[in-house]
Amino acid sequence: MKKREIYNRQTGCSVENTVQFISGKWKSVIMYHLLNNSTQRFGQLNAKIPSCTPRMLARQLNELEQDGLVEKHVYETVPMVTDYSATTFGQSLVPVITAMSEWGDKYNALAKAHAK
Amino acid sequence: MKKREIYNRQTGCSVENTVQFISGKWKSVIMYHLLNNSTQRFGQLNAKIPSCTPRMLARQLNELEQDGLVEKHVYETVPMVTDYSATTFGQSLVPVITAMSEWGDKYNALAKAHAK
DNA sequence: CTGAATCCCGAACGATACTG
DNA sequence: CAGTATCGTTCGGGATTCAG
Repeated sequence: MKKREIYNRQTGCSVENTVQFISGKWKSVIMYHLLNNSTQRFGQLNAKIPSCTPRMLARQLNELEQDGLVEKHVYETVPMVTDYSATTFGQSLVPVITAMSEWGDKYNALAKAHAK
Repeated sequence: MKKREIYNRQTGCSVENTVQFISGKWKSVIMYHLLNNSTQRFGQLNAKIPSCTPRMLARQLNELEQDGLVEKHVYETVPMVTDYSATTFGQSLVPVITAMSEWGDKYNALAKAHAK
């Protein structure tokens, strides 16, 4: 998988830089699961993100890999096994993903309280 | 501006919940500027996000308002003046936006170091 | 099991021009 | 100043099928 050049994407806005790497409907969710579980197989990720189709999972994983956030290890066994894990660069996103997760939790609590 | 129902969007995934609110190419950037400068006029925001067209800025602001993250105050003077500010709900995003901003800063430093 | 290939659609985005 | 109207384009994402 050819890597994208990731060092020429400054936008002059720090937030906008970050958006470029984690935009996409599933990227931050994928990173969340990878950062919380070290190594994950394709099927494991798929099971944890059921509303993401295998096609989309593969595509977003490819982009994350091209951006240097994720590493892929293929074992040419039968049946094939593939491991995904966050790179060091990817792990630097921990504060971002954590903040997003915590906000989503608070939102859940809010919504629940509002429902009853 | 009619509000969207924001309390029925739980997805079972905390990160995914958050993504729903700040997805969109400019929303997190807009929130960044609103959270750092309290009240901002349309033109001020536009000046700070030059690569966002007025049309897109208006649309994303509308969505943020419908989602309860942003408040809009219109002064029917001539010429017209409009103030935007983050609601309390919107301010709860501070940790998320801050984390994104800090990551973007680090990325900038990395990219700069890589360039030379 | 993993994930590429093809096809398709709607949403998101952008440029330009225009208005109260 | 603060947007809207219109139009066109691009891109993300889904369904299905197929392959190593």
